[in-house]
Amino acid sequence: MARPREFDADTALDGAIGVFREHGFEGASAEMLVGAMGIGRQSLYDTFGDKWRLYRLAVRRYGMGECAAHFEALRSGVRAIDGIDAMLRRVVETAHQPCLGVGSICEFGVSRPDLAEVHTPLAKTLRDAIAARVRDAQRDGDVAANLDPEAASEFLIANIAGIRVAGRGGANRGALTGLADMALRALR
Amino acid sequence: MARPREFDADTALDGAIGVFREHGFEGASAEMLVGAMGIGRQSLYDTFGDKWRLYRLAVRRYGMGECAAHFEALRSGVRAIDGIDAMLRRVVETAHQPCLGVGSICEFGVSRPDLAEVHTPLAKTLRDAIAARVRDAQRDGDVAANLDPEAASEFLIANIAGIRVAGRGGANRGALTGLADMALRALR
DNA sequence: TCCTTATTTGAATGATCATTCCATAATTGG
DNA sequence: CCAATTATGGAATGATCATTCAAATAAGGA
Repeated sequence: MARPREFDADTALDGAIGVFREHGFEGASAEMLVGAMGIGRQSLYDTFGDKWRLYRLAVRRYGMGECAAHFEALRSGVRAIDGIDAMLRRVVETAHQPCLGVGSICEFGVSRPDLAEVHTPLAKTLRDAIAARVRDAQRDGDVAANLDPEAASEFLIANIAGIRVAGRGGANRGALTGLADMALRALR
Repeated sequence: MARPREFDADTALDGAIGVFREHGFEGASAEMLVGAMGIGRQSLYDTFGDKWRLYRLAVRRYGMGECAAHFEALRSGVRAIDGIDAMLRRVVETAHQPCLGVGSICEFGVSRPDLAEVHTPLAKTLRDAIAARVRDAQRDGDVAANLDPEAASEFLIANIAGIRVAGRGGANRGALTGLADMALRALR
């Protein structure tokens, strides 16, 4: 029939993610995006619409990837507490890179409904998954039984954000490890 | 000799702070700034130089105000732990407003030396003040003696950032209070 | 070969950007 | 009143912005 698509849309999206997490939405220019995505300018607009739509798609893809990584870490340990620990350790190890989730929350808050539509379901699935693992850890006796698993989950997510802000602010690995240690300590 | 200045530079700066904390540096236009600062465009450039210099001045003033508020809260309680508690409660109560400190870290990280020059001393004085109060609380027996006060201080600052990111993301008062409770719990 | 679609690039569009020039008015002290 | 300084706002500057148009090339299947 016709010429097939050459580039992979998700690969191009990964390039956009790299630009947006470093410079935010307002700080990213179409030129930067085209350069990092490895496609022509017109292909960008044909495939992804405008810059704002591209941003939302980037945030969604980034968020799904982050959630998948969190889930895998949560499942990794034999005991649930080890999975929670592994999740925080992974955050520490990647905290030198800016987080697009935290960045988009800081840049826009909940002021854009079509962006909140991207955030909300991701946040909910992550919160539920962590809460479930906290419950497992409570059954194992590794987390205090009197803790509300939902509150503990929100606390862990807030600490993930805190670790990432600290990393973005230049904190070294040791300091970030200390933050993860303290967060786990609150669960005991 | 000549006509005295009519507007107060710090008052005008407060207007700029309001714009920058809501929209960030890149998202703030000169028009928005002029409107919020209540001065003419030319006065803005005469008094504060360019937009980037104005931003750094705004971050510095905001940071000094926040530090002062933290210090006052820290001193407020009879026992040191009550001061730490009060500090976190104040953060919870103000977390519906975006934080310019967190915002500027997320937007620029440590990539701009002249912005880092603003952040670094503020972060250090805050960290030292909180660490000192943690030591007091350890003497009172309200904080575990085996904790490193510096690490505990960094943990509290990271949790302040986490609470503010959560608030920016739409979390309600109850959820934010839960975060503060959990953070304090880690000190026991 | 022809048709269709994909892709790229140059050029143009119109908006908005930060910033400066300039003319004017206002307010002080001498 | 004069001189000096501050403030304001319109107009212009030149850059950059996101986005679109248009033309050219490329790559498949029929």
